Amino acid sequence: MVAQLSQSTLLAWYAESKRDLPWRHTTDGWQILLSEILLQQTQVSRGIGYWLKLVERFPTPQSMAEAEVDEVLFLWQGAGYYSRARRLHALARQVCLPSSEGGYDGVLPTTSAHLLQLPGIGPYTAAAVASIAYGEPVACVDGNIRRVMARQAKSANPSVKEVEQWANRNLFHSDAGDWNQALMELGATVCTPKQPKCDGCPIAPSCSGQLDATAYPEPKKIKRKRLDLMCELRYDSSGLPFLVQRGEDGILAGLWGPHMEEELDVESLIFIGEVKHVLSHRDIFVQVWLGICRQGMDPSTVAVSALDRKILALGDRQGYRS
DNA sequence: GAATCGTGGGT
DNA sequence: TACCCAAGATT
Repeated sequence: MVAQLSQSTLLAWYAESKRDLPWRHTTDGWQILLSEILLQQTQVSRGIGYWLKLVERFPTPQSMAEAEVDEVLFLWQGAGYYSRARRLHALARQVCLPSSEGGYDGVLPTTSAHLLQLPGIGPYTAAAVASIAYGEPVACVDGNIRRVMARQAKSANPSVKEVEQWANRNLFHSDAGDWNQALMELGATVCTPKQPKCDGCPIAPSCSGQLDATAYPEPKKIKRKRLDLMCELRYDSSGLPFLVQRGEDGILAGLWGPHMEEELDVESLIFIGEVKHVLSHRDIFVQVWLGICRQGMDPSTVAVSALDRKILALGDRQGYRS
């Protein structure tokens, strides 16, 4: 028989051991929301630099609402999952509408129920922001907490509902923000997917799964599909590449890059190599064909994806440019 | 429930 | 053409 999860032990551990992250120095709801959007499926270590840039340029919802979405994408380039940036911009614009038009007069709503209605805000982010920034006693569920729960309860494949029930049952109501962060911090630094540090875990006494912790939760295997594309990399006489902006749907939406599609007429083009790029569920192979154009543009002035950076680097590296 | 949507670091 | 993973949202 295992003990009941000790809230005080975990909270004390968190107070002592939490990482010094920049967004932990603010109580501003908008800035905390920025961090939570950035951290969706993104490791903390990679989110920090983006957060610092975003907060400096967009310290308030108004500052982002007044900007173009392209500028948000520009600061977001390299962070991935670019729909986050476009929805964040839409969120800022909606928040800044007058309340008579369904907005919030420029002030972020403070309840999870209202936050949930905004673009790009799902169950996790609504609960995280509401609890951390506004103290609402609501449990959030992320991958860390799911893993902690799976091990505590020795459950191989807990459903979202089961994790939510566990999180709500164990919620520390009088400081839900710290409680939620403590669980996530534990999952990120102690109850890790591989080589968990059970010896130093503050809630090991209530854990049913520590003898074979890595068996919980059961890893889900992803099979990536292969996608073959052709790209025409055209340079003008001054060495600038021709770039187009992708549409609102599909891969790398809203970002700029050389024209690319599955089939291309390569008449008068020269094959210079293949670029591989891996997305979460797709292996992309791009044949790159060289050509000329009348007027290119400077890639450093627009949002360019990592895939397109590889393609542009291939052109540069092979000395075809300029 | 399952598929879609990025990226780079760790192993 | 290595594989796993990360403070998820949307359809």
